[in-house]
Amino acid sequence: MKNEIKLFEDFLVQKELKYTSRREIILEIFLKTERHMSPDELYDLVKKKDSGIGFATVYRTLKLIKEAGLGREVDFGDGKKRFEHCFEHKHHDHLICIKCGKALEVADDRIEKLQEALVKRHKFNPVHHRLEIFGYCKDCDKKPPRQGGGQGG
Amino acid sequence: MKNEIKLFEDFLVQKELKYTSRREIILEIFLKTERHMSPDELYDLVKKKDSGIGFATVYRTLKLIKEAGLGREVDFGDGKKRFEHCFEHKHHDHLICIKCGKALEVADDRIEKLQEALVKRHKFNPVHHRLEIFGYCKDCDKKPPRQGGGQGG
DNA sequence: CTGACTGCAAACCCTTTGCACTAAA
DNA sequence: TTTAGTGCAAAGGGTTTGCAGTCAG
Repeated sequence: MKNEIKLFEDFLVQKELKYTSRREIILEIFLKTERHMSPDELYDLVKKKDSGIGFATVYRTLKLIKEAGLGREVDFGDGKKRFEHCFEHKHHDHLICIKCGKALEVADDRIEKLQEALVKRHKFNPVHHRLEIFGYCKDCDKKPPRQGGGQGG
Repeated sequence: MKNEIKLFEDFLVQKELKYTSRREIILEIFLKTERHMSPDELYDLVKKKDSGIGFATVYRTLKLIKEAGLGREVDFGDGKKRFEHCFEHKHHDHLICIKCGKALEVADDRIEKLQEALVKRHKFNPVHHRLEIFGYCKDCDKKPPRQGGGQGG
């Protein structure tokens, strides 16, 4: 993790920005938390270490972290931004439980390969992609909510 | 399309709701427009037919359309809701151009199959999923913006 | 008639921004 | 000292909701 922190510092220096203690706290907590966090969740965690930090700083720092390539934005369809760090994580897809909200990270090389072929067929130049599968995780699947037998697809 | 309109009417009747002319106008325009529309785009189109329709009605009707299974929500990461209709459309993925914003619909059975296997391996019970690939479409790829050679991964 | 539908505008939620003060370099 | 960083609160942008009038059944 030291590595990532150094990387962030270099990133800031290069952009003639400053490496402050608040940015460090936010980055550290962001990196060490293995969860897909919304800004307010990160804010709550960060407040425990430095109660003076404001919401705006969390947002602004998250933006910098993203620019530095240490985090990426994910979207779980709940109307908020969510972020995951790229520290010790390669590209992966998500299985998102619509009951408990947890997101499992999964990877499948064969799917990636087929995606590459797919974009090639369409002469599309990909920059990034995301695959998200929504449903019930194995814990929640034991008792899925049933109302009218609703069936999606 | 007549079929879908009938389906919507039945859906409303079954829920003891009313089939109104405004709902009909909104549904018709939604179905006949082959684009991924945000509520405000649909609102603009709908206003041309019935200038008295309000924003709220568009939102509320879109929600009903979704419930009726005639539309689904998609997310192109631009901070707004977007909808596509399910009329004469099977499941598909999206290639979204980050320059011009157009979304190409694509389908690949082998990817779908691998996804099924993937969730099975994780004992995950899928309800729906989405695959979105962001990048440059073949028209925009001729002159992609280059700044610092940014590389996502 | 009854109860759902509607437009309007205000409320909401999350995110961003302007300002005056603070802290890196 | 110089310039960026910061908290606060207000502003923004998109979406939802409460209300009183309207309309379908």
